Amino acid sequence: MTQIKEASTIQENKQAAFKECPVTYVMERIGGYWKPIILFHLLAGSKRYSEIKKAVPGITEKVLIQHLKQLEADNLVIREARPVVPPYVTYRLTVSGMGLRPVMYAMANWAVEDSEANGTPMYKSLGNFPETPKLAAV
Amino acid sequence: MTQIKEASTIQENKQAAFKECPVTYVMERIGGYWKPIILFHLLAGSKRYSEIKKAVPGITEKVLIQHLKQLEADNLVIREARPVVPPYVTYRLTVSGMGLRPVMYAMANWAVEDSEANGTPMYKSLGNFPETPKLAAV
DNA sequence: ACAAGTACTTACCCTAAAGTATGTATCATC
DNA sequence: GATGATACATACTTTAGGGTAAGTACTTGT
Repeated sequence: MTQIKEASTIQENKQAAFKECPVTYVMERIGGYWKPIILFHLLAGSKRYSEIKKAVPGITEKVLIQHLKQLEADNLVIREARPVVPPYVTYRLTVSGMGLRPVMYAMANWAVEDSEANGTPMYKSLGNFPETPKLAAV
Repeated sequence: MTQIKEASTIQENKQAAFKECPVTYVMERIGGYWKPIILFHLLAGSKRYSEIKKAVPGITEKVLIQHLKQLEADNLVIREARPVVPPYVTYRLTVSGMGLRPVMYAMANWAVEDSEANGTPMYKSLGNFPETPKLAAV
């Protein structure tokens, strides 16, 4: 176990929260701005690096690979590289990553409803939502 | 919400993504580490400031009120203050905030399953998942 | 010969977010 | 009259994340 200094009560508390709050668990793995967006675009299936880059406008290459590597290290995506030139690298979700589909779907769903409720509907439907979502009982 | 400079093309792209990707929409409102955790703890119903502070260990007071104010400004929580001494302030979810319940639930669900799949089960069940409080019309 | 495409890498900078610490108003009680 | 509780506020510092720009390796196309 990691040793913790007496003075750092916050880190201790964070540890406790991590063990008790499932949402904290999630945030530790897909927290931040970009990761959910990247994962969302991978729901449709494996994509080349360049495809992801196009699908996620606004992200810089540095930040993109940075997160892709992190997601790979966290066992959420799998990187597959064909030893060809020019490089052909694809990324796809692991089983664990696939498990996030309901999360993404719930998010997308809320975005539609909430933007409508705000009087500024931005997304007509979820017709273009990647593939069949398994609806978990809520 | 956010002010945008002309010259930055990435910001333009971010705008485009905002209009096309529902997950981006969500991230703009509850992105970051703390907000989902705070919202999760408010699912159970209205809580006093001090209660939230206890429920979300690891967060500093500064960051907590900062996010609470932001969430209030984004119409996700409602602040109610009784003019008494000592102060009695409660926070509760708006209808919009309540709409995030499926998102939270999906997250919590994934945390349980994923931690089990990892061989390090951290949360036995979702028995303690915040029940639906009386739905207040807002 | 040289540009173009692919999937990165590296170096440097800058800002926004978060952490630390202390202060404030009001009243109750000890 | 000092202390504690509550719900913040404010100043200051640090850190992590993100942005800009340029480079790399290797081959195909012109």
